[in-house]
Amino acid sequence: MNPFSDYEKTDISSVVFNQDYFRTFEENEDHLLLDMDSLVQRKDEDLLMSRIYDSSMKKCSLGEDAEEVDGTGWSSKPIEDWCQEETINWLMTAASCLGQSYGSIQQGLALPGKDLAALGRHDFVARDPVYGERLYNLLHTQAVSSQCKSASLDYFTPRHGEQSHTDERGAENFQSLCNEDEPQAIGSNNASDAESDNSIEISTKRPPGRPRLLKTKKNSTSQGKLWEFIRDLLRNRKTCPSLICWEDYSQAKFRFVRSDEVAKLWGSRKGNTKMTYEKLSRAMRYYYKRKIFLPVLGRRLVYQFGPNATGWQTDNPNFRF
DNA sequence: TACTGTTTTCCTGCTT
DNA sequence: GAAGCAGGAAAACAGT
Repeated sequence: MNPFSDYEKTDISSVVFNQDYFRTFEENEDHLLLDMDSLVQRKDEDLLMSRIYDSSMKKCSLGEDAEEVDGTGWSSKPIEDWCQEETINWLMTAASCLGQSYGSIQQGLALPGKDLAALGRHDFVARDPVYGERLYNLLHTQAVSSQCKSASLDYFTPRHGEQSHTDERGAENFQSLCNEDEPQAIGSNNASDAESDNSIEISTKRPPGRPRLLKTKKNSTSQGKLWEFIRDLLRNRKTCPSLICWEDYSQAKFRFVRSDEVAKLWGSRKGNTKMTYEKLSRAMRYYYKRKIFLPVLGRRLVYQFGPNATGWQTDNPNFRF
């Protein structure tokens, strides 16, 4: 039964559900990362190059008190001298190099350079079981090979009177760094029992508004809208009813079972590790105006699809059979 | 480049 | 007191 049948007739068969999308979730349930970027077939090498260029050139800042850091500043100094933002810029570049979004990488590696350099291979893997090993290799190979590092940047940074895509060797060097599984040389600083604090603390009050992006620029592929994301969670047995469930399907009401996990999933999809249920719910409330969601008064964590939401219908709510 | 829509972030006040 | 809800304000980002 569609409580909004007066408004619309939705053809369920028209709803395409991407199983690959949720396979990633299944494989990383403890990780809770939905890496959409990894599911997008890269068109060609140029796309990868442009993504690396984007992230390398990007500036970022952490809060109003943080000094704005040049996106390539990390390339001209030893790892130990990197500030946290420069590490983040390096991570963005490394993520692009691995064909991933910055958000796919566990943010426990976003440390000041001296802390990062003190981490051993196992520390990297512990902080990011998925990409830690490769990031470690990439970092330390770069650390001992300034030639490769500069080659990569030379390639992506146009010089005066010169096209950026002229130094093919530089690109090859950088690509080979990205692809290699084993490091050619490892620094001597991998044995560390330093207790590094992997949390990013921003002690000063930030002004309202959205801070500058700390991730690679997204390509043109749409990531989908929040309400569609919620709808798809309800239509997938991997997430419904474990994370989100139908409260009253006949009235299109659903409930967040694990609101924080849903928020993390949404954040992962957007490459935003700081997403919380509070922020997600604010975005949900903005949909009230457009009648995509309707408020359910007196019920916590319960929302209702509105007349302008489409494609949420299912033959098997909560996958009972 | 300007504009618009969609988030994201922060906040205060209220309710459960 | 904690968690969640409601909504204003400001800002970033994406798409047109």
